[in-house]
Amino acid sequence: MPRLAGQIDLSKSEAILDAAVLVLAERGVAAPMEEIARRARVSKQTIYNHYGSKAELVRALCERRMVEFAAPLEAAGAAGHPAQALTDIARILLSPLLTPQYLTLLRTAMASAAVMPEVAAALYEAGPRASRRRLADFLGAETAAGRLACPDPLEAAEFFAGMVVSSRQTAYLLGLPLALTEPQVNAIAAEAAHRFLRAYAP
Amino acid sequence: MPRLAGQIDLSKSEAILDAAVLVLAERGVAAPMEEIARRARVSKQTIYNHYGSKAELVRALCERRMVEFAAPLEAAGAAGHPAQALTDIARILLSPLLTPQYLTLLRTAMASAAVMPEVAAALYEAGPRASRRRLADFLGAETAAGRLACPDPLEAAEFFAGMVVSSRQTAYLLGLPLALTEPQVNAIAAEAAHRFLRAYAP
DNA sequence: CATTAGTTGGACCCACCGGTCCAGTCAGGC
DNA sequence: GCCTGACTGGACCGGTGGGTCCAACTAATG
Repeated sequence: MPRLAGQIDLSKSEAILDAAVLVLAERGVAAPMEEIARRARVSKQTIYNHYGSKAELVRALCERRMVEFAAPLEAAGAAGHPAQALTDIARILLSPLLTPQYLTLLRTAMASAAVMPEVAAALYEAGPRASRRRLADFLGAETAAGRLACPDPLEAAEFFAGMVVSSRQTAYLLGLPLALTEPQVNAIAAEAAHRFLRAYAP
Repeated sequence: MPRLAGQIDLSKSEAILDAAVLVLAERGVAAPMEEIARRARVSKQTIYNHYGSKAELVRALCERRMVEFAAPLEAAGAAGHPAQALTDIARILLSPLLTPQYLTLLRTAMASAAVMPEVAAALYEAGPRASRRRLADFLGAETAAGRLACPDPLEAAEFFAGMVVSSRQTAYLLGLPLALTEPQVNAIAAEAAHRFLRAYAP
C-alpha cells in the first residue's frame, strides 16, 4: 500500500467508495458514516479527510462509478449486421442491471435528487443519457446507410432502450428479486433487436 | 367536518396523506413527521392515532394512492382499431408521469425498499405490474382475433410499456425537469403505437 | 534523526427526529 | 348537562448520526 508523500492514500479513497456502495445498498441513504468507515477498514476521520462531507462522498460515488457502466457501449455497434449489433447493444444495456452496484447508484441518486439535484442530473447525463445518445448515433448511421429507417434516431433510441431495460429496472429498483440468467438476457436482447428491426425496417 | 361518534375523523386521514406526499416530495424519506403534521393542520399525535408509525404511514400512502394511477387502464382498449386502442393505452401509461405525486410515490417506495420490501413490492404489484398484465390481456385478445401477432403477450406488453415510459421515467426520478406537454404526449403515444404495430403485425 | 503529514480510534458535541405523555378543549351521544 | 373520545399544542425522552477534536502512531522526506 504505497503512500505518496504529502498526499492522501488513493487506495483508501477507492476502498471508501467500495464500502459506501455496500453500506448504501443495505441501509439506504440513511447509512451511517461510521459503518462505511468500519467496512472500509478506515477511520471516520479519514473519510472526512478524503471527501469532506457525506454529501460530497455521495457525489463522488455517483460521478466516478456511473461512468464505468456507460463505457462498454462506446465500443459496441461496429459489427456488420444490424441485427447482431442491436443484440449486442441490448445485452450491454441490460448488463448493469445484473450488478447490485448499479442499483445502489441509481437508488442513491434518486433518493438524493430532492436535496442535491446536480448529482442526480450528472449521473443521468453520464449514464442513461450517454447511452441513448450513443445508440442514436448508431441508428442515425444505419439509417444513412439505408439499412434502417429512423426519422428521429434519438426517439428510436429511447424506444429501444426502453424496451430492453424499462420494466425490469423499475421492478429492480422497487426491490423485487431480478432473477435474470445469462440465457434470458440473450433471449430478451435478441427478441428486442428482432422486433425493433421490424418496426424500423426501411 | 362530520365526525362520527367513537371514530377517527376520516377527512383528517386523507389530509395527512396529502400532506405526506407534499413533504416527502420536498424532503425525501427523511421528512420529519412534525412537518407533515403542520402541513396537514393536524397535531403530531393525531398522525400517530391514525397510522401508528411513520413506516405505517408510508405503507398506507403507497398502497392507497398507487391504485388510483392504475385504475384508468382498466377501461381502455375497448376501441375498435388496434392503432387507436394502443395510442389510448400509451397516453394512459404516460399520464402518471405528468403528476408529481406519482413521482413521489415511486421515489418513496424505492428509498424504503431496502428497509420495507413488502411496501415496494405491493406498490409494484398494484401499479406497473397490473398495467403490464392488463396490456398483455389486450394484446393476447388482439392476437387471438388475428389483428396482431404476439407470441408472448406479456413480453410484448413490457416492450410497449418500456418504449412509452422508460427513459422519461428514469430522468424524472433523477430530478430532471420533465417538460412534457399534452401534444408531445399525444405524439409519443401515436408514434409508439405505430412502431409497435409494425413490429407485431401478423 | 527530526520533520511533516496522513491515519487511527475513540471520546465528544449537537442537532434532529421518532415516538410518548399530558393537560386542556371541543363535539356528539345519552 | 354529563360522559366519551378524538383532537390540540407543546413539553419531553432517548437514540442516532453528522461532524469535530485530540493524543498517539507511522511512514515517507531531507
